[in-house]
Amino acid sequence: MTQKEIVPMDAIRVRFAPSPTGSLHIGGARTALFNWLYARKTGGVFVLRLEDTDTERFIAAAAEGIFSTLRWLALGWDEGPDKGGPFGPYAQSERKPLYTAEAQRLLEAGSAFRCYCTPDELAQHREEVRKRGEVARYSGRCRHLTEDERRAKEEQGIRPALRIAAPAEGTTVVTDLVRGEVSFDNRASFDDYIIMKSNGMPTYNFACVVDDHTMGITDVIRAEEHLSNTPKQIIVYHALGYPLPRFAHVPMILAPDRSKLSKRHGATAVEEFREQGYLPEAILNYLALLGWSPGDEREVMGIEEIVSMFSLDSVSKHAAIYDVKKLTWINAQYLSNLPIERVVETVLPFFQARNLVSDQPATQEMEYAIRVIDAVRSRIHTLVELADASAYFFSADFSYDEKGVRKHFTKEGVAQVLTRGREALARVEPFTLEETEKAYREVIGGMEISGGALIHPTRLALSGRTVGPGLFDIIVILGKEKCLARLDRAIAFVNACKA
RNA sequence: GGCCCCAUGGUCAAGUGGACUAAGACACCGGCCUUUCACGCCGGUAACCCGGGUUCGAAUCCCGGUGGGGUCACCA
Repeated sequence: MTQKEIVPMDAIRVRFAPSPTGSLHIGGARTALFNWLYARKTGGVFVLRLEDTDTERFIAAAAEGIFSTLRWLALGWDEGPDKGGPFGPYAQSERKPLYTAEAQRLLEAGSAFRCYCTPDELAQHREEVRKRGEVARYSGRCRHLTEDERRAKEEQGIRPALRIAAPAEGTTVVTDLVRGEVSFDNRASFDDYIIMKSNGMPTYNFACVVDDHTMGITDVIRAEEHLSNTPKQIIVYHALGYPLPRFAHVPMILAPDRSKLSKRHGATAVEEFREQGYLPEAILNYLALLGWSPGDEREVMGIEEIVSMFSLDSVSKHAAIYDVKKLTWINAQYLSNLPIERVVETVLPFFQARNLVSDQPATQEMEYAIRVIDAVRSRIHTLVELADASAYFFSADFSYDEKGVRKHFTKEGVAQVLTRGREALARVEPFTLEETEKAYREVIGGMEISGGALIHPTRLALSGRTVGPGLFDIIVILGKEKCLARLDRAIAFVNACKA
């Protein structure tokens, strides 16, 4: 390897730039993930920037919500609004002077002009043009205003917006890391669009360019919905004399009905998945597989493994429909294979919300919870299911499954069978898996009944359910005292039914 | 409607001119294991959008349709 080859190229800098108008949805999370993966893979820097130039749609709590969701996903950033960095501030609302100055440069160079049309006028114009079946584009009426005309407008108190003087012919080519070269017909693709609103705030296509350049962003990785914005932005790059970054437009994530993701599609916010008991590891793993593949048969992969395999040129070009079923399967894989401590840690809040475990559990209480979790975790898919399937270990306050009652508590002689089981368990010492099972097998043999004839009613008596971990696991975890009490209760229940 | 992108089973996907009688995963269906449900294991159903080219040969390259998606705001 020559000296030249080992000199690092300029560090990669990527950014995720959410708008604080709502919560982080899975599409945004996937974009953040790809940026993060690319930064980790290349040893680059991951920047978080807040695109909060829309004062109308701004939601005060949204930014903090997005930050905390990203943190929960463990997609940490190197520079951002909360922690600063050498290219701050990282919220667009705090960068107004920059946009104003750059817009001024454009104005002076004749690459931008003031527009005094009101939103109403523009909307009306669009309407008329569309009625005629023509393409609605800005008329250009303010592009060549004389000094006098402009002064007259100013005197009327009209605050102008700023428009870019865009080329009306030729083509603009976007070189994209995932799509190759995409060329746009300038005339048909955009017009003299607004770069500064009359309230002094920049619009997206302007602020984005100024920030990406001034923040030293080398690779703009974003969703495909921005592909058709890119030629417009390139116009600004050229007008301002900025060099172009590399662009990579990753495929969109669509709802199961093939439409763009929105609230009406059920859970789409990462927070909702969190509440439903999905692990961040599983969500990240699933999202990585949406639009990207390691190229072989691997599916369940830790984040480090994903980082090591990740590459933008193995990102697919077509949109992906997200499938909760597969996410759920991956989640189940993590729940049954992750170190038990990790599962315990994540499920604890779900247990506490159901008052299964106290807020400050003592060592003994935790040890019990761990045994329960370990017994249950391989047969559930989410933390919510895990908590539900564990409830009877913590509380005897449950009713019997109806079908189970019909099937196992109505048979002739059940009370007798349960009583014999109870007596056997009462005598077992030590109360271990082997000994309890041995005792039960003896009852089964002695009564000349099938194993199920004792086992099924006992399961129902102890848990209220017909499904769950192995019966003797349940018995041993619960302990002798609780088992006897629950069997007594069940025997009484069966007798009461008969009467 | 203009512009742009995309197109392998229901879904995610491998595939970059011959190894394709098209991998793997989820889901679904069967079987095994088991005291139950899961897990696990074994097996099955199911796809190259259509039409033209190019080529000895096309899922793969080209063109045209069709379909889906995105975008056309003083939203981002």
